[in-house]
Amino acid sequence: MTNEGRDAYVPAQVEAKWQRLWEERGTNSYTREKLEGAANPFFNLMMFPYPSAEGLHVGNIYAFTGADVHGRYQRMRGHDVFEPIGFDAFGIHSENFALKRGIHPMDLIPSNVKNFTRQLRRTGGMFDWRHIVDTTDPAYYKWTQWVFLQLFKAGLAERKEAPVNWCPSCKTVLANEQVIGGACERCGTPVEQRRIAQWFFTITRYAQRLLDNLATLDWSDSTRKAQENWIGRSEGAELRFPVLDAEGRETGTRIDVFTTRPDTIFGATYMVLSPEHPLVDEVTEEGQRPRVFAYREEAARKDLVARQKMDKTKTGVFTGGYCRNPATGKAIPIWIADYVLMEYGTGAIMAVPGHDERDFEFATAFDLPIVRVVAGEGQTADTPLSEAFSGDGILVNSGDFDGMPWEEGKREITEWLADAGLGESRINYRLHDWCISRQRYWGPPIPIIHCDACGPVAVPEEDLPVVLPRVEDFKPDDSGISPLARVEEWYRTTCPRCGSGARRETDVSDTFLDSGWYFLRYPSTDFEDRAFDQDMTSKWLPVKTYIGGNEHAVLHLMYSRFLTMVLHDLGLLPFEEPFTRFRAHGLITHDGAKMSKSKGNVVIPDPIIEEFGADTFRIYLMFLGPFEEGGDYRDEGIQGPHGFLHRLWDTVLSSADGEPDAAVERKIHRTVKQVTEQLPTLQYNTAVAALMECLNAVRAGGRQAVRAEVEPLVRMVAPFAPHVAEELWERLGNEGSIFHGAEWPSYDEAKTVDETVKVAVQVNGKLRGTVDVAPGSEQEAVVKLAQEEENVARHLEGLTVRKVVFVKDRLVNFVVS
RNA sequence: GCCGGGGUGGCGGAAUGGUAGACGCGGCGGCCUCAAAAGCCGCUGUCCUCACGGGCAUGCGGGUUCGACUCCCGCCCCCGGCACCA
Repeated sequence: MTNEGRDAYVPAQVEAKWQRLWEERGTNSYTREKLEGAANPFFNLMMFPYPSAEGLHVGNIYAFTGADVHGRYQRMRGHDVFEPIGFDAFGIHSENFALKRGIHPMDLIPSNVKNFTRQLRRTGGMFDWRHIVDTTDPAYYKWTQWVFLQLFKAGLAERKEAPVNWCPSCKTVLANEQVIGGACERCGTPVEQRRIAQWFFTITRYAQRLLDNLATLDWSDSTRKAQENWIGRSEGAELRFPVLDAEGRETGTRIDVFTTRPDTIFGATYMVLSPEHPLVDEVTEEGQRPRVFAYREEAARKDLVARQKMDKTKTGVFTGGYCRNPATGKAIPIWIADYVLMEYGTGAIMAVPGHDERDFEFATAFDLPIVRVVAGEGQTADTPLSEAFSGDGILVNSGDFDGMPWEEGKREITEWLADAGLGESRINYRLHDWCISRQRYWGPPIPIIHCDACGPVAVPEEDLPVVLPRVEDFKPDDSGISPLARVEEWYRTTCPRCGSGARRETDVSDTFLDSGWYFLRYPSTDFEDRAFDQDMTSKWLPVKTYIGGNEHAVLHLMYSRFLTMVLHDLGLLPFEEPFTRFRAHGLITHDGAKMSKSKGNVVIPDPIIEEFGADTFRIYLMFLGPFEEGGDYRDEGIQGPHGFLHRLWDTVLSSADGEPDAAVERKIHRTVKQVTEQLPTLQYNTAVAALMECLNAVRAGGRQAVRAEVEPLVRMVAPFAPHVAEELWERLGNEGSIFHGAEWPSYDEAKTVDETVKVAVQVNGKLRGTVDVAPGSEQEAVVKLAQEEENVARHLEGLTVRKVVFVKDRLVNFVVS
């Protein structure tokens, strides 16, 4: 095939042309009227990027392309697809980077955003640039502050003192997930613990609903499971142990413990308090004080994560105090140990060394009594314990409950103790309240005013936004106090309630709050006087498809669900789950390894797009592996999709009028069927392969294609390679954009079937030949043909056919002996 | 330790229990071209055989089945997440 008389495919030209035309014609953007009037709305959301200075990386583009292919496909099916994009630009990463560079974030972020925008446009996503969101724009964070106020007014924002991870080098509070092995994830400095008063959203009140609703969501299983585990519901009982004085009399104080095994209470031979437990002082006997306090101080020096991750060897100190086991009536010693966490349950446990691995280890180390209270099969009350036994069994050494299966004992013992006023059944969650305070500069100020007379008072909504002042020296210092606390002219204000002198809250809020509601803002960015418009919101939300990384499977998605639920309960949203369908994309590796700067294997997209074009790059990314699993980026691999588009270009431009070849036509119908089935389920790699196969069939033997053969191909390629599809569509004589209407091709089921099918012929399960038959041929005819096949006949010679297995259109298997 | 996802040619990866390796990369040979870019044709799991054909092959070991990459049981390894959660 020659190129004579036709211009060659030059991706840069084609792509520049169509990006310009989309822009001019407003192909991908909605006016407010169009948003309001959309007949068939489809909100196609992808996780918005964090605009770092390095620019978009391949991982971003991979995710966005996968989402964009989906959006474009839905559009070609006739949906009004709204595909917005934005920038999640507040937060510690930007701030630290700005500090390192010596550029103010208010200068740095806009230039990053500009660069991201350029790159995003270049990749050919159908983003609606009229509806972008930038979390650092006062016009946006005004409403982030408004969201905070709605929770505050609903009593869901609480100020409480809490231990936090403190990085003495970054001079900042770290989230647990930012602490790796006891050290700051960014600088490696060992992390300490501090106590600071902070704002929390009481997400734990929603734990059960967040858990229950999971069943109703069309989400990746792995994501749902991650959420379930994070919520961590466990059923058990809260039991009360009376504290005893030196003479063995009850002091009136009781220690609450949470346990999932109330059935083992007869085996509780000691009690352990977390070092931070408020009753430590009270129960500690005079002579033990120095040791107990020393231990407590040591524990406080460790960060929260180290506390949990530390060595398996148990440490602890006896307080000298005792409490009464309410089941046995016996006095048991009270210890403190750092393996008991203040954050979980009640911060105190009844230790049952016979049936809990950790307690067993502790009891062994400190020579505390170990009693068996559950006997498994073949065991008795006296079978010695060489390790904690947590299996199934019946209760022993448990007074009246002896002989009872442990599951039943759980209920019975809880009931018994409840009747005695010593406990009740309880459900506990691992989920913690959401700490939204950040003692940093680069975030939206929390809209609260502290008044000596009135306490914390909400900033009146008409005074929003509380603008983050431009402060040249925003570096955090050792005080642990927010940088805004140094800006007196900013924080000095008057109380909105009583008018006396007051101070602004100087903490800013967590970036997860910015991203916890951004999807609500997108359709309503045309409204300046409300966070989200009621009509617009009920028209476009909840989000139809949300695509993003599994690294946000827990926090971002959980917080978004929580905020949506709260806003629903406040009567502000008609739905309580924001994302109908969520799919997590996989991870892109490079030469078999995760990309990282230290390995030097990071793929920079710009030069690739420059050399091969965005269309080729998009197809390659979608082709290199299953979208939900990721794949390996190999530099040479891009040649395949590159050649594919060149061949498509040549084939389309050299196509002639005429009737399609029958066999080719069938191939096309089969391809339309396959691709139509696979695009909605994100099986992009196999869909692309099918398109390649189809083009190969159209071109087989160097034949000239006819237009009816290439046209469906151009349409099917469009979601993957939108620019070249537009160009070819135009050159085929069509007016306007290929994405303008419902241009997705349809197929005829009857034409997906070939004239003949190859049937495999096996002898004893081994392939010995194939025969061509008409589809749907019956057993008798096929078997006859099969027996005549030369090679098959040889393998059957002299043998008795005992059985014939026949699968229509697939195979014949002769079972012989 | 727990939860999730994986292990298939030189490589990325395909395969409703029914011809394992689609599609693509890379490699080898050839064509077109002054040349390059793009393109075209053929071969390419492995071993035996000049060939026809045959043996062996989907992490390892068993099992179910006429037939297993696919289902069941028991292991090993890799990736991601969580981790003293009482």
